Amino acid sequence: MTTGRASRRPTRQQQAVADILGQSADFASAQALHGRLREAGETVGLATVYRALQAMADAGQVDVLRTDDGEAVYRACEPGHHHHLVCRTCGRTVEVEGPAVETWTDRVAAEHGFIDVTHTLEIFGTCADCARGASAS
Amino acid sequence: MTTGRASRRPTRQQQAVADILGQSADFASAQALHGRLREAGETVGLATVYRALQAMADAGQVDVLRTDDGEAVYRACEPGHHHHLVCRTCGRTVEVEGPAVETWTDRVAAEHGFIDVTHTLEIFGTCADCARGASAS
DNA sequence: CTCAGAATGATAATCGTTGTCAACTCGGTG
DNA sequence: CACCGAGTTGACAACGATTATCATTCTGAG
Repeated sequence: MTTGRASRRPTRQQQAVADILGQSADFASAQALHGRLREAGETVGLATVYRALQAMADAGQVDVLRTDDGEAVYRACEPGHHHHLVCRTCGRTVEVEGPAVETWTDRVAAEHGFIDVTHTLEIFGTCADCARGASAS
Repeated sequence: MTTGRASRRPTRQQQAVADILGQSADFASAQALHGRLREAGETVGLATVYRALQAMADAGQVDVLRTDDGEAVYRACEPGHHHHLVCRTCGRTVEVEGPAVETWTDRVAAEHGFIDVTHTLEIFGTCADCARGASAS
């Protein structure tokens, strides 16, 4: 059978989006990424940025989460399941793993008769630098 | 001393929103709640529903979370910190507690020097009823 | 080189949510 | 009880993020 690759035909624009994502260590919104691409001289339409991000999200190549005000933010992440520890001041992001959490969610879900279980877990806080230098000029 | 009550002046509309929330066992969007109020014969403006929900959310009287497509959904919940196990088919919601998870997130955050930590955790799955009857035409 | 189909991009459309502002209500006062 | 000031309401406009549309362009294969 055909390989599982649901990837679209490779194009310069998709490559550009993937590159910009790879350069950023933190989560960024689709519009922010689009803006950065324009600054970098890349000519990519906003709609294309959205499509590329969706495609990569579907393929599991990027993580997506929603800010409190409902905006979607994206980030290129290590493959595999993990969670994020995000500084709410500077946006710094740390990927964390928690086998215990995975086990716990599965067990709780099973206890209630749920199957085909997934979960989302994000941790927000203030990182050491921001806590210390919050008053920095 | 002035109580911490940031609550607004009590009105019929706010009561109506609180009531409708109390009757629903599952998460519902602001617009869905507004629709239900109209069906119930209550005359409440959509903007007022949003304001009432925000006020209750600020007061910690309701839980808010975002669906995958960014829509905010609300539910009247037990006070205190807890998480949700939601059936992605029928929407049934179970409140769950996980002291172990709380501990884990705090520890992980501390290890990375983060302070003032909060977290969000939601579990999605298919409940027993939906799993069984999923093949229904 | 040429073709078919997929991808792009500018724009319009959609949807949820928030802001605006005149009219209204509440609760207390004289 | 009538009145008052401030907080609320509600209809509608405004807004921002995302998605759909559709003619044009590009990719890879033959």
